[in-house]
Amino acid sequence: MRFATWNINSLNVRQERVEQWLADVRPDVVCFQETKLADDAFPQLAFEAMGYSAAHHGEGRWNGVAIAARDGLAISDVVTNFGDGPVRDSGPGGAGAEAASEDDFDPFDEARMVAATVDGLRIVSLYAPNGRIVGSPFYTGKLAWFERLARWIREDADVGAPLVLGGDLNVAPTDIDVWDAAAVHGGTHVSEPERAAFRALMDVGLTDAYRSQRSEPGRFTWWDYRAGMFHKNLGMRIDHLLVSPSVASRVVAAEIDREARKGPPVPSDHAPLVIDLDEPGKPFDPDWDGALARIQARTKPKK
DNA sequence: ATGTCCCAGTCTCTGGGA
Repeated sequence: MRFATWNINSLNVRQERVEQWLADVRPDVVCFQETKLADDAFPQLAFEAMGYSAAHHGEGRWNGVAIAARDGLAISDVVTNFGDGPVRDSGPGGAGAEAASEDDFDPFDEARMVAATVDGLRIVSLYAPNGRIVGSPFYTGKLAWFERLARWIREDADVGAPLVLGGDLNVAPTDIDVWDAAAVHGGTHVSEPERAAFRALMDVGLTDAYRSQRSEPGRFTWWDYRAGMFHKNLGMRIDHLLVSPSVASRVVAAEIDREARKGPPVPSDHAPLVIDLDEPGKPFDPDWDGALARIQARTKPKK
């Protein structure tokens, strides 16, 4: 079984690219972030045409998360925003457009979390707040969002059952997950409180699936659009697939599809992260396995 | 290191966010 997470930085702009990638890699379940769509604008029909159903949670201009599952894998029990109620609409007439001011920033008024059960597995798609500047209200809100996530896992999820969290967590867990620890020192994504918030997710029983398979430094999921950062492989590993023990023991491969960060056409600033689970007793599927081989062939380490 | 990209509104440019 194949899982992926991908911050696509606008589904409107990236639709064709997402379709091509899904056709090539054929993940069973994908978590998307930054769809930047309202729910009624989500292209359900386009996903159906690709052989996927989807649960989307969006507010309009910003954020937006989704879970897509291959046909045959039923999606049920959808929960949004940690079950704490609706978020504000950032579209015309919505209040979310003003949420950028420091005074009323509230990460729980934004579409950053959707969970669903897919074929007996609990899946969560997450888009953590950026934080902007260490010590700012946006940073404080980011830490509060992580506390809410950890509490939701403890109280409302079952770590004793199959559970997969995929998302842009906007945290690089250790110094080997950034291109230059000195260059990013003092910024968000690498501060000790943010890293402690990430480790707290390990403390509630989750495993960083990529790191469990791959130990090398310098493998990133995000590179700034500016200044040729991607070309120079100056990035961070901030997108993650976190899994409960019964899933962790079945992970057999993990890869970042760096090729998907290349243009043209204009790519997202994030690359997809993919993991494969062993499935005892299931017939070997050469096409499916070939897709992983293609990802690995085109994902040469750079630096 | 702030060089790009995306979105909505003020709408062929601007400002905010990442």
